[in-house]
Amino acid sequence: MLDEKGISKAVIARLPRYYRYLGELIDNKVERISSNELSDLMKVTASQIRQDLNNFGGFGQQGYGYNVRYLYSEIGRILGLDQTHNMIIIGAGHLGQALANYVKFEKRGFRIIGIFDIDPNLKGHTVREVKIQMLSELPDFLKNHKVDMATLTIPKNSAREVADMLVANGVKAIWNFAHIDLNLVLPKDVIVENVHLSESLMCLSYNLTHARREHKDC
Amino acid sequence: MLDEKGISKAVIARLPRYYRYLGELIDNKVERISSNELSDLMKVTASQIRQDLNNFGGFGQQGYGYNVRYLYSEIGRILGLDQTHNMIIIGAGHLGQALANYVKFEKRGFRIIGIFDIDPNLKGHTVREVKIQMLSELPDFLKNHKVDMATLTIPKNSAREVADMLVANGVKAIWNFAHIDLNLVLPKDVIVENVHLSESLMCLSYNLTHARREHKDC
DNA sequence: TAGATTGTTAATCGATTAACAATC
DNA sequence: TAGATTGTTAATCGATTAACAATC
Repeated sequence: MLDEKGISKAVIARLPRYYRYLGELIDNKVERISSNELSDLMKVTASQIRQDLNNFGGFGQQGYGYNVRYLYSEIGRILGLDQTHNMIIIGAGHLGQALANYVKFEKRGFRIIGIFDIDPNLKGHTVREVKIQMLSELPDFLKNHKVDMATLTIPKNSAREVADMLVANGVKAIWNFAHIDLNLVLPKDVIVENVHLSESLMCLSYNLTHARREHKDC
Repeated sequence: MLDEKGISKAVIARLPRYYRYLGELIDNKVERISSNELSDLMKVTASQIRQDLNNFGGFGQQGYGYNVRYLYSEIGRILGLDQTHNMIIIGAGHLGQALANYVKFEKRGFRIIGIFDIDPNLKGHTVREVKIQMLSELPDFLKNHKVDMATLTIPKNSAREVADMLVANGVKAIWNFAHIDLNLVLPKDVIVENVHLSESLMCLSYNLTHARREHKDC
């Protein structure tokens, strides 16, 4: 097993897509696939597939291709999906509840162990058997539970303060839906994945406004 | 005004972020800014900022920098935010409602004119003054309204069928939250922006699992 | 005018694609 | 063994950064 360092983020960003297609191939009872066949399916070059995978070691076999189940599980392992991640959600609005209700996360090892909000009206309500707690209870909660990642579905203006508090209490990974680049304001060793939905919508708007012959997504 | 063709998607993807920072500068009453100051703020090189902007023409002035309000409005125009886009949402679950409730979209010209679902229990319910309609009413609706974009917050297995129906009725842009690459199955002239939240979460998981000295987001 | 900063060209860097020897 | 297909090196392409002349 190679040491997986210095791998470009472009490669990492493609792994989940490989993983998804391989999962579908398993559902379709496909046992093996060549880089060329996968290339046809996913509309990327076979060269890129082989290069990407070889960043992590040789998962294929000359003359045969790749065993679908094996490659699927290896990519899952690389992505850390073989481990259980305890997750909390801060912000129990529609977006927070949408994420909490997404059954598949649980299957991938993302276990929601707490949901927090500031709205007293939500107190005691339950989302997928997890009770909504008040944000004020969060510091205590963090001291008594192992929390691997926190999802922030709260407004921009409170995001930084909450993030600082999370970090002060040892949280090392944040899935951030607030419109602020938390990675720029938090310590470097805290991992931040920003999801800026409005920026995605603006890309769509750009492409619609400048509609060309052949459209490339952005 | 230059013709805005052949601009790389990397550049386009950065525009919304410039737009966001410029909006904050306006809020902070900043009137002008140099590429160097903006570079400090956003943690990108000044060179990249100038290169990016010059794809669309010269918005700055030598010896002065950029006028914040002017640059903001120009980027807004480039992104198509000066126009009103009529949007419908298919899927009135938590995610659909989260998007429908996001006030800022309205401010940016994205007007939600319809919300659709298959769940009869939701019939007649209202989200931000828009009545939830049954999916079966959608074809008629499309014939009678100008719909610029459709947001798909429905499960993967029905996404393709619904997308085909939308396209058959003239919809040219889809904001897709279902776990399927609709761009690969729809006609090339239909613009698709895929948002795959689970893939974003997997990137976070990867970075957490392989936490290194200095983390680059993916 | 002098100083500042853009617009733009040139240099560098990194990512993608092509090619093919290795090997199952 | 022969055919197929990977793993990997080399070539190409595109994106980022550096440099500086133009100019406000």
